[in-house]
Amino acid sequence: MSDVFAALADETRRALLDRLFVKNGQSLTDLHNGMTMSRQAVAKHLHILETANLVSVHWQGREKLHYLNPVPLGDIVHRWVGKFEDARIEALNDFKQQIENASNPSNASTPKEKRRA
Amino acid sequence: MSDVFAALADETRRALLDRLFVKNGQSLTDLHNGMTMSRQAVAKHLHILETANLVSVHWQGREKLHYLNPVPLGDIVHRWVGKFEDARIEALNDFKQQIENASNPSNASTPKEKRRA
DNA sequence: TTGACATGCAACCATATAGTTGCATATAGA
DNA sequence: TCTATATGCAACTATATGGTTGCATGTCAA
Repeated sequence: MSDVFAALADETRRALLDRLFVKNGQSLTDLHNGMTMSRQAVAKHLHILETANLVSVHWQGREKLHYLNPVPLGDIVHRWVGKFEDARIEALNDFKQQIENASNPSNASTPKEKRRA
Repeated sequence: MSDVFAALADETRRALLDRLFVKNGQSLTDLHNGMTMSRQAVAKHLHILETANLVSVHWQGREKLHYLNPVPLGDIVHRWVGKFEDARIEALNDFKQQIENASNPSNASTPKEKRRA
């Protein structure tokens, strides 16, 4: 379900989605074209995207065409992020308040040593 | 920048964000409380969330309080996903069309052998 | 000042992940 | 039918990642 985030965590996979965004319905060879890594590596990434339901495939003869699956990208991500999003403005206020409340006597924001990094 | 997705990829980290959503401004000890893993493990996860700018911290004496940082969660994720989102309905139509176009003569959706998995 | 509490740093371990290479299989076309 | 093309499967490797433990440091409160 929510390995959507794991699928999106990789730069190569995001790049693949980008390429499909530009031109939908590409084969593995198409998508591999121009990439530095091996065809197999690309295939693995595509499998991960497929498993995460971000990409749908359709065989056409010996070619496996890849399509952006627009549903889960919006649904899952938005559903999860939206929850936080809802409280966004509110949180911004709370945030400011709490920081200010927390800063009582002296300097409460920087510890003595070692804890600055 | 976009290691936000990597940060969100881990279940434990999403759980930590959930806990901060319920009660903002918790210390490491607070957040570790009830978890099965070690305090250090939790601390590492919090560092990752901090680095990804999903959580802001504020020292108060010997306690390091953690706050949901509402900005990047909305911004980065939405910005990236939104791009695909914009073309969502359109893509749904394209998707259907392309699938149908692709299905020309016989059955173009299932290869002979071995390629079903 | 002294002990308890809250956190950080560092070394270490096991497994997951991203990548490679080699070979097998299926389709298209001459 | 034979060859080139498109993909899949499997074994293997290196590094990233999530987790542990031990110890050091800083702060609070008696």
